[in-house]
Amino acid sequence: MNTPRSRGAGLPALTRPDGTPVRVLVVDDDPDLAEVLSGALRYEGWEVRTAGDGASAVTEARELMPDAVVLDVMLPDTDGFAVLRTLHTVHPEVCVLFLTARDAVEDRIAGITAGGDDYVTKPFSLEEVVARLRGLLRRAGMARQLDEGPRLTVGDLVMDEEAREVTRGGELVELSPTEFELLRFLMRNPRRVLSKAQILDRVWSYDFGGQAHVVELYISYLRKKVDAGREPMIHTVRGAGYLIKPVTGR
Amino acid sequence: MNTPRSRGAGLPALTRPDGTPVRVLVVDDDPDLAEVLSGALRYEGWEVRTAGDGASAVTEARELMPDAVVLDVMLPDTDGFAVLRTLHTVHPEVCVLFLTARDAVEDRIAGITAGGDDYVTKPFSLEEVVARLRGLLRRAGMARQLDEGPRLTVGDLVMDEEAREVTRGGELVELSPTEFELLRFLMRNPRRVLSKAQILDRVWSYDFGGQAHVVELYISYLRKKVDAGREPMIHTVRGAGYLIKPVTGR
DNA sequence: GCAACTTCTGAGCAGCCTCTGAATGGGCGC
DNA sequence: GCGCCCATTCAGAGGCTGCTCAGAAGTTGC
Repeated sequence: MNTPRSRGAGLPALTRPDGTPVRVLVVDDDPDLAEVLSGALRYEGWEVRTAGDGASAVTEARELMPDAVVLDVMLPDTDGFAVLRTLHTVHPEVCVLFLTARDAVEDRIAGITAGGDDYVTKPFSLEEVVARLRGLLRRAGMARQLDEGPRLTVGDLVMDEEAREVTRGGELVELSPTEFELLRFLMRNPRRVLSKAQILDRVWSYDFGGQAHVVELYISYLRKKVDAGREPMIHTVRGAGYLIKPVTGR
Repeated sequence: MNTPRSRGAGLPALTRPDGTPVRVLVVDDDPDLAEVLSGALRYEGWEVRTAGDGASAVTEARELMPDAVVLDVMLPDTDGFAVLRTLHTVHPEVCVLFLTARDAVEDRIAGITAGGDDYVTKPFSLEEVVARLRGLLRRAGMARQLDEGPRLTVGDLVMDEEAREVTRGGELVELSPTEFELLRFLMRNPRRVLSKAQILDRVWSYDFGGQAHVVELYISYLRKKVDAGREPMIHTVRGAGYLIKPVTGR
């Protein structure tokens, strides 16, 4: 057991082809945000370092040789695109996930992402960042995970993350974006109670100021679509949270 | 027998990978609370130090290199989040359990717990703090305990802490939150008499002003659900307290 | 610029959980 | 065997949690 930190979630960790943990560099000038992000990525079992500006990002990248970089477009010294160019000359294999404000230059981003990279607009949810990063790494051939791929299965409930498609017992279940992310989080942690606070932290954007009440509401939406008329898979644990498990499961 | 203090509980201690005791730093400006907490953690067989403010917390952490930190969000000099960031830069592997007032939760805790970290709202029970801390350490790869994981077993009674599920002889036993915590405390100390005062101190919140009578009441609830119609596992020791043991036991 | 959808707030309701008080039962010392 | 005290159980009040509905505001796509 030489992994620095075993994975919290139920699924096996996504690791590099040689079995060592995925290495990620987080570049953002907001230390709080960088902290939260690196926490979430470490929780995935990945090795994480952070940088607060473009210059130290390049330095760190040279040393760490990361598999992926989470890169804020707006940096105090340069912009993310310049950093990207430098990174690619140093280490052409690296994947990049851009963080950008919603109304920022979408077209330039679009041009960049043609090369296999991806982006997420602020404010984002951690679930989204992690999922995108997993997608990038998987596509980059980093898919030495023990589970079979971009498909999540709990009982007869199946989620295809890439196609954003969910079926239960073969029947298509149509979900809104938030419903989808909530279900993904539940399905990535089957048979484990998740508190409303945990769900809120993970599925809702980090700047969401609302109450845990929304979680109850969305659980109720999910139940109507996922459990509708069937044996329920989503269970309430009073005073603790929610969990999902296969119907046959015990 | 070179452990600094022999363990109170019946289970083998959760130790570090090299066999030395887990090291925990407790940071709270209320000395009484810090004392109670560190007592409970020492009872687990862990090495504990305390700090009363952010500055000394950082100093202590540098010296002790703790595996986990129990950290009050409200500190006299800074808030816990600033301390967290400093801690993580000094010692990225450290787990943090936040202590926070109930109504302060929503605003700023959000996001922080996204990683491996967790929090507990005041007023809490010691059993809850210890359980959360054990969960954190286990997930952080500190799981060099002799028992197999997040499953507690006494005879045919099995408790899955992650799923918050209890079965007896394979049959599901549904418990309320307090019942669950009481049973967990009993099961973590099998074949050992626990006094009502001990139980009260451990399972109920530290600000509970009520009488020991509630313990009797909840034992009676538990018996109805756990022992119902079966050979009893929960026993009364008149004048001393209660204990749980396997039916075949002895 | 309109329509459909999505997200979130607030309020009401139902059921559960917790604790108090009191009555009953049972063990142990004397 | 008697009485006392400890333990058990019942019944019920009150508070709290979680679920649902309805509607407002914002967003997206056409």
